[in-house]
Amino acid sequence: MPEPRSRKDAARNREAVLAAADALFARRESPEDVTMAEVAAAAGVGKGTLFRAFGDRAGLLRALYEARLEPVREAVEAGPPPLGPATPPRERVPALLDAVLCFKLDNRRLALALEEGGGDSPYRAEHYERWHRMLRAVLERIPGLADSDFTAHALLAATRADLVEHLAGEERVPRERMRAQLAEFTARVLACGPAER
Amino acid sequence: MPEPRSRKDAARNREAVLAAADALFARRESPEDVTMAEVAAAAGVGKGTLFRAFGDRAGLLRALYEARLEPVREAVEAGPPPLGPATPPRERVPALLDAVLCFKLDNRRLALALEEGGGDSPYRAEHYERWHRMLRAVLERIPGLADSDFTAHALLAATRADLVEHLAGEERVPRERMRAQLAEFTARVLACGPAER
DNA sequence: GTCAAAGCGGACCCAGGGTCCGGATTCTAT
DNA sequence: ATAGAATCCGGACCCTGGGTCCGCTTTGAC
Repeated sequence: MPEPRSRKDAARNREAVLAAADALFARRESPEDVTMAEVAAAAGVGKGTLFRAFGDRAGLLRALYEARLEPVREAVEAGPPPLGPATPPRERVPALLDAVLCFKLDNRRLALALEEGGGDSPYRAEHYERWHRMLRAVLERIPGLADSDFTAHALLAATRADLVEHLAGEERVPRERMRAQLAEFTARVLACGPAER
Repeated sequence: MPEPRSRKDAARNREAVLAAADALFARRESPEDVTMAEVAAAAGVGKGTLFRAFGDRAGLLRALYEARLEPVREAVEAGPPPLGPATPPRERVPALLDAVLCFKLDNRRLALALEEGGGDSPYRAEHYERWHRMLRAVLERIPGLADSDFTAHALLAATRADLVEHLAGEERVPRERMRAQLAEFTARVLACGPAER
């Protein structure tokens, strides 16, 4: 019925572009110097096609990001513990943060490009909002923890793409160590009763 | 003496540029759309002059930032408690973070422009390194606190310019409330003995 | 007063994101 | 099968904005 399926070539080109962009971002040192023209060329496609399919640079990044994020999202929304919804809050919070960290470690360049590339802040991005709402909701169910809204922001800030990139790239912190550090930090934040001032 | 003092007009122009840029960044919604040509025009100066004085856009931002930061830096390095060096660590950490937060609240646009504007990560910036080294050193003197390096990064991440901007601008969180939230969060991180896992 | 060095400023260059339109491709109706 | 309309393709083109250049002016030392 009026399901306007896109044309075969359009779909094929879309995939080609995604693959090419993926490869380019992975290969290049800084996401800054992957140019749109380059992506188009690598995909064997004209710039017009590229921009029609994704709107603008940010759109392309978002599409790539969402595609990569899909499995994680699924695991969080309907998967088994410790990520899934059946997990008790105190275990789920560190699991969520660990998942975010691992995702950013596995997609360093891409996350970097998306988070700091766009002119407007990453905090308006739809995927950030999703993570934040989720984390906030879980934190809320932990008794004696005030300000779950701010706490969620602050915890997520510890997994910012450029921080991860700096630690992994510049300071050569190995993956497992970083995960342990984040886990320890998270544990501290969640520890004991109401913080005394 | 071979002290090559800069020419009178050069110095005057430098000041004019700083003042003009300051005003522009404060007035404009997003730092992105303050153009260098605009700054030059507002200062009544040619682009050539602007670029010779500051090197490039990042240089101008840095100069502005350092100028604004100077008093805070002084207070931290040689001032009275609770910011100065004579303060016991457990009090000084929250004081330092509060100072950073207040600074960013008072210079939202500027901090935003500097932190996310430049192509390279903010973590290479000299001023970030200074804050991090300082915070790290103070944290190290708190017993039972592992990973002061990562902890310093994570705590500073909670004061990132774009997060502050988002909370203050988008979510309309009042200044005092944000300070309280950060203080509470910090207290949690520093609370009680070694975190148990 | 003279002269070299430093400074000035706006015309100019260039990269890169985004647009456009003539021609090719695909889908649908007959 | 085929005509015709809708859609898509792609590279030439535009435009903004950071950064450079060079002939002219100002400064300050002798």
